[in-house]
Amino acid sequence: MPELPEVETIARQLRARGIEGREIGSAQVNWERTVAPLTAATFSKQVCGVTITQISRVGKWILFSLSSGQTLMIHLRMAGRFSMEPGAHDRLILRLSDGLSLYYRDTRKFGRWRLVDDPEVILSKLGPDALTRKFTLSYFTETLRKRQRKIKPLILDQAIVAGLGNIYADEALWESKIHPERVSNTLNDAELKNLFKAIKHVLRVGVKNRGTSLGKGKTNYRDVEGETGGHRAEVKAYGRGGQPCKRCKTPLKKTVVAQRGTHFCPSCQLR
DNA sequence: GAAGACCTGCTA
DNA sequence: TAGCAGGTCTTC
Repeated sequence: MPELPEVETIARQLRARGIEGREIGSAQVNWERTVAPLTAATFSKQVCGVTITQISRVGKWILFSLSSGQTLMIHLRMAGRFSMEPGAHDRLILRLSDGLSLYYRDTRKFGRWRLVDDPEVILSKLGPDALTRKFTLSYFTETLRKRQRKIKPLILDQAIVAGLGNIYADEALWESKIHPERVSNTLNDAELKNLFKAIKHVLRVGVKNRGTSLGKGKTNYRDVEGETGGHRAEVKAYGRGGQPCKRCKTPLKKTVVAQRGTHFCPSCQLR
C-alpha cells in the first residue's frame, strides 16, 4: 500500500522522532521472514550495538545507514508501518537508546528488512526516483519511446521510474488524460510531457498531504503517529469507479490492466 | 505477458 | 464465503 508519498512521510516522521543518532540495543524479530535471507539470530546479532546514523528514502525503500557501515533497507510492501507504541502484528521491534522503542507492524507479513553491505546492490535495479532531478523529461521520453508496452504497467515498473504504485499511477494518467492501455511508443511529445509533469505533480501533492489512506482497518495506511493520510480527499481516479469524473462528469470506469485494478475516465482519457 | 505465491482482514 | 486489497518476486 505505501507508495512514494507515504514512505516519504514515514521517513520524515522517523527523523522528527529522533531515531537518527540512536543506538540499537537489541532487535526482537517476531516474524523471521521479515529479515530473510538472514535468520532472526544473525540479524539481531549484526544490528545489536550499532547506531542508526541517517534515515533516507529512495523510491519505496527506507534506508537506515548504520555506524557498522551496513545499511538496513526496509520495504513496507502492502501493509508495513512504523509506530512508537506497541500493538498487534508487531513483526520486529528495535529497542533503542534512552528507553525508546521502534515498532514495525505488518498485518500481511509482506514487508522486508534487508541488511546489506552495499545498498547499490538493490538500488541499481531501480530507475530514477520520481521526485529527484535524476528523473528528467528526456530520460522519460527516450525510455518510453524504446518500449512497446501498455503505459500503466510501464510507469508502475520500478526499474523505469521508482516511487509510483497503483494509486498514483491511476492519478497521473487521469491528470494527463491518457488511457491506461495506451501503448507507450504511441504517445506524442505533448502527451509524454504532460504525463511526466503529472507524475511529479501527483507525488508532490501526495507528500504535502502526508499520503493517501483509503479503506478501514488494520491494513489501511497510517503514518508513524497513527494518523491517516490527508490525500484521500484529493484523489481523482483511484477507487472512484462509477462516480462522476471531476473534469467532465462522465462516470469513471474500473477495469483490470496488467492484473491491477485500474480506474479511469472513458471520456477524457482517450486510447 | 500472465498467473501464482506470499499473507491477513475487510466487504459484498 | 468468495473476492479483493496500496507490492513485488518467481515461474511459466
